[in-house]
Amino acid sequence: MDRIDDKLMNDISIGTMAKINGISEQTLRLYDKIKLFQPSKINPETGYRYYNIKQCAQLDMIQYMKALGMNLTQIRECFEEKDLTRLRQILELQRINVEKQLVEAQHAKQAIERAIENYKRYDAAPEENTVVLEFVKRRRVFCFDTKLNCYSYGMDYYEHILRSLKKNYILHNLPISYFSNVGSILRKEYFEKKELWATEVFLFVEDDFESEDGIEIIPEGMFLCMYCYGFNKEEESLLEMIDYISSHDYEVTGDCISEVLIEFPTFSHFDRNAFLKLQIPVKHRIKK
Amino acid sequence: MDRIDDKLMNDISIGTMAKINGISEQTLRLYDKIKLFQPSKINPETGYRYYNIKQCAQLDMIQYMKALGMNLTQIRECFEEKDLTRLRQILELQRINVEKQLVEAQHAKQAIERAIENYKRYDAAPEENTVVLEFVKRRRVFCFDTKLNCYSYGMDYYEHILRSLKKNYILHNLPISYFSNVGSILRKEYFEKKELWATEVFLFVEDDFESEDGIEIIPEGMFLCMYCYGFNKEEESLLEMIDYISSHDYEVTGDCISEVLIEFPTFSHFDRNAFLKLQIPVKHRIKK
DNA sequence: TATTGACTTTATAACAGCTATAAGATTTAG
DNA sequence: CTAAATCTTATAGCTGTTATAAAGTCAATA
Repeated sequence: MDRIDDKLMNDISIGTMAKINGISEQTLRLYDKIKLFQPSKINPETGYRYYNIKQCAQLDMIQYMKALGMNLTQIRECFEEKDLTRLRQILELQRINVEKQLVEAQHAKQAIERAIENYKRYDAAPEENTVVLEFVKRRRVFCFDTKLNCYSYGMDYYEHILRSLKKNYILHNLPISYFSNVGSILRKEYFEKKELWATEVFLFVEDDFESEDGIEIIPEGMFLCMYCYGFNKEEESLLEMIDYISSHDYEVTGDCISEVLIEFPTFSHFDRNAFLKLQIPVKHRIKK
Repeated sequence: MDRIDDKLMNDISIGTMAKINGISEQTLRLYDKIKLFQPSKINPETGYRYYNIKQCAQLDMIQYMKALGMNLTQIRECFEEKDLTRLRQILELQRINVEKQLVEAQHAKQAIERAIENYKRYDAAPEENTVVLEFVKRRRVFCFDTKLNCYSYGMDYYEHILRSLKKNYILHNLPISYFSNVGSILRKEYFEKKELWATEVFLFVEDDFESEDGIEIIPEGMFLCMYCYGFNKEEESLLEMIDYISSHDYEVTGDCISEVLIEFPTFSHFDRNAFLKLQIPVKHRIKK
């Protein structure tokens, strides 16, 4: 109790004021300097700042307004206004801002979890050049036709294809984090003819992403999959899979997709290096 | 097509590189300076930076890692490491960070919506000194006994009570935004004896807030309410309500609470000024 | 060839909201 | 009276850009 009585004496020093409000002394000095919150008196000889216990109300208000996402200038504006209109205006603006931040945070969370998930898949992946049959759930992709064939002209061309995709998703306000998990579609009609012709690239998107065009569903089902390290092995692996399918009596039921599970940042500064998953939806050919 | 062929020439200038990657030139210069991402060659005479199309892979990676919430130093660290361990470490750290940010964003959103809601209630509030009967839904509060009576010693004492509450909620890691919507409890036994004795203050908390102690539920039901402007009128209003209750044949069914709907930041720099809602749960006394 | 105009270079400062440091003055406790 | 704690100002640092200015370079046209 005596501590309270002790503190009840007005003229609170900056250190005490800082302590009882959970704020640093430097911050109080800063607030003084920018005229946001100033001590009730200053000893003119020593320059020492002294606060009054009643000023805590304003400091609470500042901290509260900060928590609503307002910046110090906005807060000062509110104090300078003589009524609540400015505060209420800013609150409405903040509502929109905070909503946006929330969505961003959700995207970041999804992206991180997807990344961690993919690294686990990488750890657990079967050996290269083995074909495995996997059940894969329904996926949703945002598709974009670059009109350029991924499988020609080499990596430089592929870079430019990716640049188109990037420009396109920036247009669509897609969060950049989607960009890690790209892929390309090799349509059934070309794949069956052993023609490596794919002009469409895509990003996996969550169910809550909406767009007027470009959204496509990859239905769930059994996929023949092959994991491969690096784009340079992709064509070779695809041709192997074509052989595998015909020699094992499978029938292709849809488009073949090539998914980038992971891009490696470190291994090479001058080339894209990735861990890919080639996927072909199949069913067993019925024996006659 | 010819634009692509044109760009395919290597030696991409900084402006072009910036454009095709949706980044500013200044940022590219900064990345060069901090050795995060450097041009593939520099003309030693003019100092002009030239990039290679293949470097886009690394820039994509940087933007992706930024989107995961990593800072530039962490990103550089990942590139310097020769394997993926550091990246995966940071991903795990980021998962926790982003989760925290998400929760914060949710709190901020709730707080803003609560604030806007309260201002609307303020607009629509009945006149001062009128008693109205309202149905109020179940609420959840985080309670804290300050051992000091709110209704004695005046506002300075009340400030110190609030300081204890603030210290306490900082201990409990409550988001500061809850602090706007505080209240005090005047227990039924004292209220009925017309004794203004309240030592407990509280914050309204959402259902997802957990704590070992101090959580209390205010059940839904009919409340006699009175709105009042400023703490100085609180006691007077409470006494009026006591009279009202006995003269209108009501029976008090629980604790009386005094809720701060809004604190006004602007009106006075040296006093807490608020819009209060006094609430007493009641039922009609059964006539014998 | 000269002259545009677009592009590049560097250096420097600003932003926001603190945090950290140093060198010196003042207060308080023992 | 001394030592420790607390206070003062001034300055710089943090992060990730963005903006500015003054000067040099490049490519295309007149």
